[in-house]
Amino acid sequence: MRDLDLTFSALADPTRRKILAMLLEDDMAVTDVAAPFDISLAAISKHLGILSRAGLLSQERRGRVVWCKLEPQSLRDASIWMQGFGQFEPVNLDPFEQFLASEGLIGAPGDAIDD
Amino acid sequence: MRDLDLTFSALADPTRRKILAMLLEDDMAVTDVAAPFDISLAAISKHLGILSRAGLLSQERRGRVVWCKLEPQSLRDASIWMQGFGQFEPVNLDPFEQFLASEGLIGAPGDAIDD
DNA sequence: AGGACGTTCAACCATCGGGTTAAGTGACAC
DNA sequence: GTGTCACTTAACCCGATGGTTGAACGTCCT
Repeated sequence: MRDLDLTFSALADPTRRKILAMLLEDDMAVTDVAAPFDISLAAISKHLGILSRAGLLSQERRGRVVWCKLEPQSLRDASIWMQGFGQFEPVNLDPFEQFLASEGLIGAPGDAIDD
Repeated sequence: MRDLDLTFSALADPTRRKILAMLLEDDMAVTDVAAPFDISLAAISKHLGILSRAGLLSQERRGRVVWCKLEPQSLRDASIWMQGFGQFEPVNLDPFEQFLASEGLIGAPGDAIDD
C-alpha cells in the first residue's frame, strides 16, 4: 500500500493512461504499444518502465519480444484509498465501454478527446 | 472528466494526500493545515493551490482566514476512471477507519507509516 | 493610524520528468 | 558470422515541481 506515490504519479500522465487503456483490450508487445503514439520508442519504453515499477503492468520477455500485461492490483489499492473520501458507488461499466468513456468517445459532451 | 492529469498528479504527493486525509475530519484554516508539517507555510499554500486547482478542495476566505474544505467530486471522477480496470468491489470502510488505514495505523503489518 | 495576524506572491535553487538521439544488447534469420 | 529486429540504456535538453526566504497584501485589534 506504500506505492501510492508511484501509482498516482504513473497515472498522472495521459500517455500512460492511454497505454493502460490499450492493455485493457489485450496484452501487447512494446513496439505495438508504441505504434499509435507520435513519440520515440525510447520514450514509450520509459513510460512502460514507470508503469511497471508502479506495478500497473508486468513485462515478460518471450524471445526478443517483451509482452506487456495489465496488472490491476495497484489500481485496486489506489481505488481503495480513494474510497475513503466518499461513498463512491461502483459504476459497473464493462471494461470496453469504460475504455470508450476514457477516450471521451462517450460520456459528457463537453469532454476533451485525449487520454 | 478531463482533469485526470491534475487529479492524479495532485494525489501523487504524500503531503497533499495527508492534507486531504486531515480535511476528511473537518474543514481547516490554512495555518492549521500547515501545523503538523515541517515545511514552510508558503509551501503548504502552494500545495493547497494545487489541490484546489485539481478540484480536490475548495477554499473560502472568511475574514482573514481561508477555510479549506474537501471536495470529493474529482476523487469520484478518478475513482470511476479506475473502476474501468477491474471490478473493484467497494470496501465501505467508514471514513475515519479509512483515514487510519491511510496512515498505516491499521492494515497489513508491513506497511510504512508515512502519507 | 499603527501593529499584529493569516495568507499569498516573487525570486530563486535543486531535483525530477518527459522528450530527444545515438549507441548497446540479445534473439532470430540467412 | 552478418545482419536485422525488438527493445533498453546513456547522455543530454528543457520545462515543471517542491522547497526556501523575504516582501506584500488584506483583515482585525486597539
